[in-house]
Amino acid sequence: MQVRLSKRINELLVLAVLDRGPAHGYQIALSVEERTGGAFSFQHGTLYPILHRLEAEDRVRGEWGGGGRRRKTYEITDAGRADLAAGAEALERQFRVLMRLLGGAHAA
Amino acid sequence: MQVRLSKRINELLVLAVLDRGPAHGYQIALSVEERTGGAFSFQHGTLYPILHRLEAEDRVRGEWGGGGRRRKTYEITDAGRADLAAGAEALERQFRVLMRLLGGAHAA
DNA sequence: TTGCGATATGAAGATGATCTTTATATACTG
DNA sequence: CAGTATATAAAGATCATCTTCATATCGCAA
Repeated sequence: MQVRLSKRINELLVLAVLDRGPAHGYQIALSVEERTGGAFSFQHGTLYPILHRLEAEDRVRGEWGGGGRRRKTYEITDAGRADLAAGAEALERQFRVLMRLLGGAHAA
Repeated sequence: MQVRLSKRINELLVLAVLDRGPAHGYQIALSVEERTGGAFSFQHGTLYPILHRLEAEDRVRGEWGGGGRRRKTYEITDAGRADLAAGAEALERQFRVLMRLLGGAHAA
């Protein structure tokens, strides 16, 4: 399936949350779970590597926040926003194709 | 993401093809690629294990076909059809939730 | 004031799905 | 008869995700 769909979806979920405003990892995980009614969620062993990958590729920018507690706040970059827009559109197209095949089964 | 989305999608693609009529592995692969315009495809190292799993779980039934050429023809079972219907619906729901979050980014 | 649960991040190891490669064998075409 | 397409499958490699372990702060309750 060429692009590893789940990986791509996970990246887009993170970018979409950050598109509404900066957040740190733990908040992102809670936000995704909340806003999808539990349909999507992250284990922390999944989330942090994604965040690091996005940061290494300049799709998000991370900064260690002040305050006693060790926390890193992430912000989406312009490149990240572009990727989110393109990715969401591509994903929607791909899913329409998929649902046509799956749904077509009982329609035809 | 609890259920391994790609795995689930791959299974449903196979079941959807077989819901239109019996076919053997190679045909299924070609059919999926054709009917999705290349958006989804199977390497044979991916497809055959899926077929074996579906067969082991009685969601498809396989039969070694006559004729010189060694080929196995698969047919969807009632359980497979039920799984396809339920799976397609669940997947569509999940994707609506996903697209609301992703698309909502530029709508809100 | 001590212990517990929630917040917060990350590395290491295990699991498992997918991909690549290799192996086998037949059918068809030139 | 050689080469290519059809056809299946096992074995090994790769990689994403999950689980577990490790660390550390904060707030609350006993």
